[in-house]
Amino acid sequence: MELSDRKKKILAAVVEEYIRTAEPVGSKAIAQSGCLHCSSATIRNELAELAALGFLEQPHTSAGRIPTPLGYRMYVNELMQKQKLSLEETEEINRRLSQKLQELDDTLSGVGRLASQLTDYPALAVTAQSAVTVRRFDLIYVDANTFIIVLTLSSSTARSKLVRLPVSVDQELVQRLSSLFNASFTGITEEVVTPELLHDTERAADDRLGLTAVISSFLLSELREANTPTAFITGENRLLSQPEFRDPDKAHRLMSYLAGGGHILPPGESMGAGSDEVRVLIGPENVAEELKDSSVVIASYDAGDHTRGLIGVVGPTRMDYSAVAAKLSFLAAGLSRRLGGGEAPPEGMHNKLIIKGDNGNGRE
Amino acid sequence: MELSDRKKKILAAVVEEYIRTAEPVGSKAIAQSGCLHCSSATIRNELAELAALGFLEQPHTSAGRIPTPLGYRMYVNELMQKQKLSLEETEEINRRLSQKLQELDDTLSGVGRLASQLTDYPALAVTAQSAVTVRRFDLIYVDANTFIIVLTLSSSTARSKLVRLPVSVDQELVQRLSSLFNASFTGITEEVVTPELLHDTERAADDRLGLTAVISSFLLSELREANTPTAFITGENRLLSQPEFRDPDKAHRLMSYLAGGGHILPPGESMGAGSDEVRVLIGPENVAEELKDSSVVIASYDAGDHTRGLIGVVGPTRMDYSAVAAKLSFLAAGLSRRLGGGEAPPEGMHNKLIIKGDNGNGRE
DNA sequence: ATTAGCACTCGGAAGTCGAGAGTGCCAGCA
DNA sequence: TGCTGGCACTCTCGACTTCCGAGTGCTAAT
Repeated sequence: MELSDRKKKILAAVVEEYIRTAEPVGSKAIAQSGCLHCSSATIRNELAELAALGFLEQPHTSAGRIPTPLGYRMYVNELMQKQKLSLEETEEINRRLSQKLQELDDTLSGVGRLASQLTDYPALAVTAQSAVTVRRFDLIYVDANTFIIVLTLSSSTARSKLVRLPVSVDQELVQRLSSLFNASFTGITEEVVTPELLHDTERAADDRLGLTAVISSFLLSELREANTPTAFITGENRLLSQPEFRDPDKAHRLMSYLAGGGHILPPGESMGAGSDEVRVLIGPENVAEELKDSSVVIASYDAGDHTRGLIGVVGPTRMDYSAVAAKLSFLAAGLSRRLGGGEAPPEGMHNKLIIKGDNGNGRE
Repeated sequence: MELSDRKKKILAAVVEEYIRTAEPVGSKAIAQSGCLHCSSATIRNELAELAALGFLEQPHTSAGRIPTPLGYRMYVNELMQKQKLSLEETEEINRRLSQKLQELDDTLSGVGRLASQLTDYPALAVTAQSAVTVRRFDLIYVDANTFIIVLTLSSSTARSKLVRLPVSVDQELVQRLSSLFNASFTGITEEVVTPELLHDTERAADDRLGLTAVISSFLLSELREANTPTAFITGENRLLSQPEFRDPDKAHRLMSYLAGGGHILPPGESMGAGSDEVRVLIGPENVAEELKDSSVVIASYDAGDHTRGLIGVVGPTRMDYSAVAAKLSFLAAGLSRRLGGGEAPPEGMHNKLIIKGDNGNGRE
């Protein structure tokens, strides 16, 4: 079923006006807005039909119309004109992206924060890695009581930990453990690390100090962490400036859900390859009960080494889809460019190339 | 000026009742609560006097009394009986603390999250490190295009980064750079790293690939990060369940302030040595305008190597000071025990001893 | 010094009312 | 046939009023 041209225009007008004002939109307002050349009565008839078709609804008789989720969907799919970011905006984003990646190096949470600032909605950032393995294993001997574990993961991330011991070790032991772990634990996924393997290693190391336990516990936890999709939420407070969340209970419910690491993505969906595609989930399209009257916009980016990351924002269904989609898409593209693959550096700067796991502290 | 014994009891009763119910407390309620053996009229007289002394106030004539900040202060200083945590509670905290430190190893944000969960208030965690220097510098050659930088900081933290290059390097160059940086950059604070020093190093390295720039930029940013007090806020959403933040604007103001990295501590105060002392800042005692009608409870802990960390919660002035103080104090003590100094392991487990900088991702 | 009693105050809930925005529908017009 | 102006109707929202009750302050009695 295809809508008439005028209906489309009217629907778009309603959606945009409602996004702007958060108030039900009346026929008169549309008529006056000018782009349509007909009277309010005509608009009223059209509105009634659009309502009958399920694109609009009235909070009560004799109030203006507001879009239904279906209406938003139609808007997002067909009516919305892709917003182009202004030159200043793109430059601003690029600048801050470079800064974020360069200075703090906390990709995940930092980028989430950036997305939240740009869109003025709460943002979430997720890594969706899988089957990360240890690629390389190093122990650095510091002094008799101290050594450093350096783990190089297949996701091109280095993780390190300084270990201080209550007992003395000699350089030779550290060396031996290092090659032992390199031999046994590289290239295998988390599931393969069985207690038996650990036990064997411990015996092979002839380790009377319990060092293997320390090392393998670090190894395991890092492996587990790298394989677990972790999500950051930032800018929850921005929810409160949305009129639909003036009800503290409602806001609280959603924020708690988000803070609890709510699962956003539809199950099974893992954001296929479609590089910088932006997905929009409107109201009831969300799986989580808590999100049924909110919307989520998600973009995916190439984090390098066959890993894709997710970045998105959460807001009321009355969301500025056009602007948000544009910004997220640009952000994701920028991230892909900076993180993705081992290709040529984007701007000739070496340190733009650096790939590293995040350590998400710091503030904005 | 000393209050009569009965006044103290009445004041304590008002504070505790108000903390419990968030409603103004009337004379009758106190009389009925039993512990005092006198009539409501007597209580009324006493209440009037307490109000005259500035410990209580009435929202309006003919409503019950609520404590003023001064009243809370009196309660915290003299009346509040130090709450002992139950055995279950201490065990619960210990268990989760171990788990946090062991598995995720994200001390800062993880502990903040724990504090927030325990107290049901938003929590903040701050490191207040100073004059961190690089203690040791390692480069690990991985392959022709890849090497790892490992920085050992004086705060007994190892930081690492995997660098991938668009050009080839040989093992010898990496080796040379490593010893060069070890010679020039260890033991010095951030301020001493001048552009000249960097330039000299670059020249000395005979580096035509720009590697020194990559390395020194990482070095600088890590040094800067380690020396900058960073704060995490977690559990902001819990603010919304407090009746005093039912007004979304008020909640929004405070949450934005917190999210913006609001400075909590009174200026000049850097939490002296007093190990596990808990500080309470009530309403107007806070320096920040945004906190003037909220309260903050902070505990400090020994993070090892002459570094102290801070952990605290934020809430309405009507805060359960007793419980919060007890929990934070216990938490701080536990942290000190686990992180502090290089002393004997708390429970004979090696991996409890491990000291490492946080990488604050993960969820609860 | 404490208590019982009483008049008084004031905020908040519930109820009332009018204004205004917006609709649906009808009749006239191109 | 489709558009438009007009008109009666509906329903929400804010302002205003009323009323109830909790809690006080004061006074007189114990």
